[in-house]
Amino acid sequence: MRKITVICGPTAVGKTDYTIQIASALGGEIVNADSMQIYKFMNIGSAKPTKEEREACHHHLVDCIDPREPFSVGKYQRLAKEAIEDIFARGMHPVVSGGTGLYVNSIIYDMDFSASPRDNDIYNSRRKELFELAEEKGKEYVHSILNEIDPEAAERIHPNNLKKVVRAIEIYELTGEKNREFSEALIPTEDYEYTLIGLTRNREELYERVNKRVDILVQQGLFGEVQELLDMGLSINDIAMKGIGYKEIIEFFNGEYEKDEAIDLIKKNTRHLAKRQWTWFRRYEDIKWFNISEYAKEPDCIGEILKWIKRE
RNA sequence: GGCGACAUAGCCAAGUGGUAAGGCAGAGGUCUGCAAAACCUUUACCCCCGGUUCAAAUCCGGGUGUCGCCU
Repeated sequence: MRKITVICGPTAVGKTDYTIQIASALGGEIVNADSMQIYKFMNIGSAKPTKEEREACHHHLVDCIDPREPFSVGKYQRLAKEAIEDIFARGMHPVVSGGTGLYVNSIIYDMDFSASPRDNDIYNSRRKELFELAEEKGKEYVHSILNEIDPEAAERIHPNNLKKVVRAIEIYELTGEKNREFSEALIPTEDYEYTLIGLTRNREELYERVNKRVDILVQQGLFGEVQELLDMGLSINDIAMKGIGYKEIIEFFNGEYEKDEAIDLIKKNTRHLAKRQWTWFRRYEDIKWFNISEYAKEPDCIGEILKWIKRE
């Protein structure tokens, strides 16, 4: 049976380091499941693995998408599955690692994005129209449109969640299908078997690590990196630039607040992110958690994780 | 020492007689084509004591504390 290992956990928990050690011990290669590290040029802010780290163990899907190009979960899923097949083909063990829950879902569950509308002109203009409509007549109004065509989806999606409301309308208008409730039908993929590992730490400790890491990113030149990205023509409107550490600095450049305030905001937003990631990963019933804070030494924890992966 | 102002949640803060807005932080949650996104839920013996009143965070007196000014 083909097996993969999936390692997830909140930001700054130490995934990069642990994953490399685990993958190395298993004769594995790493497939990234982090929505920001996948982009090119965003090296500091996304806390990408260093060159040395990437040499220590082969990483797939890191530093490979131009942030100026549109990207999506659908594309991610295709690329990740290709990478996993490629690793299997060479007789290695795929180790998926990252903090983006939706991306992890796309790997472990049988999620089909192919039926969804693709980017095209009609689609984009309709989307723009719906957002403008919300601007003029309010979010409630757009929600009422959804309520006409797909009452079930309307009931499930909060009117303030414009992005989701628009998406549901699009799906109906372009495919004639209703927006299904997917969460009730998350079926594990049959492409391979997976072992789900959750890495965590005590909350206080994680928050300290977050704060410390943000200071380090700033020292490494995060502000300069953001400036370079802006010089490349990226703006706050690009999704990649809405990443934590990027949007706050852009706002600082725009004079919205002081440098220290921007840094504190980055810390705060990163803590919020970690919290949301916990919430997401806690839902996995088949996840095996390892609390790094409970181990005296790193090798102890890694030993336990390897024992678990190899259990039979 | 005297005079004055203020005292509401972890923080900021509205409320000046009818049973405590809001924001931030914190906590919990949602999630199928932008996900580091987008969104939802939730948190109060109103500094203390006494008084007036059917009713007080709101009015009165006294305490305590903070700040400002004066000597």
